[in-house]
Amino acid sequence: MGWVKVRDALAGEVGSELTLRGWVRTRRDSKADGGMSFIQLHDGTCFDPIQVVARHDLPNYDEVSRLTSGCSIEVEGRLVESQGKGQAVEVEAHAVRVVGWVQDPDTYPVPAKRHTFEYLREQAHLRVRTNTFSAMARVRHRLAMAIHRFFDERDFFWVHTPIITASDAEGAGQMFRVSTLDLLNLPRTPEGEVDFSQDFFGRPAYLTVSGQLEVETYCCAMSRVYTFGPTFRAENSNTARHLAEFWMVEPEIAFADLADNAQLGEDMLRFVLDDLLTHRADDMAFFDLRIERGLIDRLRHIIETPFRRISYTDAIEVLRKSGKDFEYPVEWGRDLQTEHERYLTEEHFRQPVVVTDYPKEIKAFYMRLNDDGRTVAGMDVLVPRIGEIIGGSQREERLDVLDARIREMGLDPEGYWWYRDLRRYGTVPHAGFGLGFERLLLLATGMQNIRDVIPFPRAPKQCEF
RNA sequence: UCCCCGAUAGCUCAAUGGUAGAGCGAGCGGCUGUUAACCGCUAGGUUGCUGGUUCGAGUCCAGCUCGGGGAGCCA
Repeated sequence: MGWVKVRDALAGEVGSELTLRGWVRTRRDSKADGGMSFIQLHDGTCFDPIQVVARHDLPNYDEVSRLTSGCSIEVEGRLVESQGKGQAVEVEAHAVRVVGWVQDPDTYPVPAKRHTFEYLREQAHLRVRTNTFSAMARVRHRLAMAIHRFFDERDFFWVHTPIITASDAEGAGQMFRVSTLDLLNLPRTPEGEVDFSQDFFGRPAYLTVSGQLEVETYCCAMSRVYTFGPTFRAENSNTARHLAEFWMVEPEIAFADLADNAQLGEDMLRFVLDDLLTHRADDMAFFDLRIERGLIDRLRHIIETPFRRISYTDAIEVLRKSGKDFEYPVEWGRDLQTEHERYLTEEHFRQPVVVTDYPKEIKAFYMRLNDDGRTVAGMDVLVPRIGEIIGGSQREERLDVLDARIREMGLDPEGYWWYRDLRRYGTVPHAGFGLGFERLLLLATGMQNIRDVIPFPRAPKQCEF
């Protein structure tokens, strides 16, 4: 007899014999009919546990009556219509085998009771046994698969860009160093500097902060590509929206401009959120009920309403005319602050907003210079509550303009020789963006802290698991 | 990194500078086709760490560690 998943058992044929394996969520006893226990069993395959009815005449009923939250068991039984309320079907057990006991129920870290997310972060190895985190695991998987499906259906190729990079000036933040040198006995050059020629790669190396530069090379041959992998930032950020290790989705499209790019980002968000609501309705109902009331309606609104497009220059005007007393000044040339983004997307437009064409001084060197000479073809997609969820641009495809921009930023064009080669050999207009996957999960689930949407969060002073 | 708040039972929190408590969870019993069950009983504590003030510190002071909220950096 095969092992049936709880998800399939709940939808199974009444009268069928089956074997279930999983973990006890709760056990309740009744003295009716000589005594019986009701076991809520889950195996992670769906939100709802299945009810197992174990009667007193089971040979090991003394064991069954000692089962506690967290015990692992194997159940053989028959799927029957439930006599009680709360579930359509249940399993009448012929046999219950205890696979693993909980050694000390009194100190089991995640009994079936309310826990704070702060506490569960300290029990990251066990928190996935709770409703919220198992739902999160399924939603995270579904969204990741939806992203792959979205791109696959549109002839994008998934490119595995490197995790380790030697580019130390991608302009996207502080980097983690990768080295095999002995920190207690560093080799030195005659000048007293660290001699990286003796390091593993013969030069300084780091964990990637973005796969963009590498994926552009594939874009300029494969036309439509994307990366989806881990990304690392060594900033000392202590917020509910930042991680030191997070996952980023970075599509790159050839023969495309900023408008194509914005449309791609909008289409992708709409596709994956719709897919999620359709295929993980059970988990999303939970998030809607217990995490953020009205979540599903808000996601539907995002799916059904075209995103607003506004230039940075116009956005500045909106902010100036808002009458709001912002903590940070609103002035053309300054980057939008969190309070500005929130006003635009939560109060003024009340929907996702694509802000485009930023002053060149506040954006990266690779963004395409607009004809006005003072703005670049960059874009940020802002969403309520989260802020920036996507950042992207049309890339500068003109070699002379690119070189000038690199020098303006105080960087050395030689360090980008292979990136510049793309502009020397058959250059094309192209564009792309980066989507913070965990920020998408915040949006999709209503969770407040980004450390609760990734299995094992890495943040300053947080690397226990 | 900056500002604010916090750390007491397995968890969530009380406790005027003077005998450390409750709810939940756990264990035992009662009741019940149970399902946020309900009723009774029981166990459970080096009050984050180090030092200081005091006759006396969970409580006041200083430093440190860790956590939370906000901001910056950024996805």
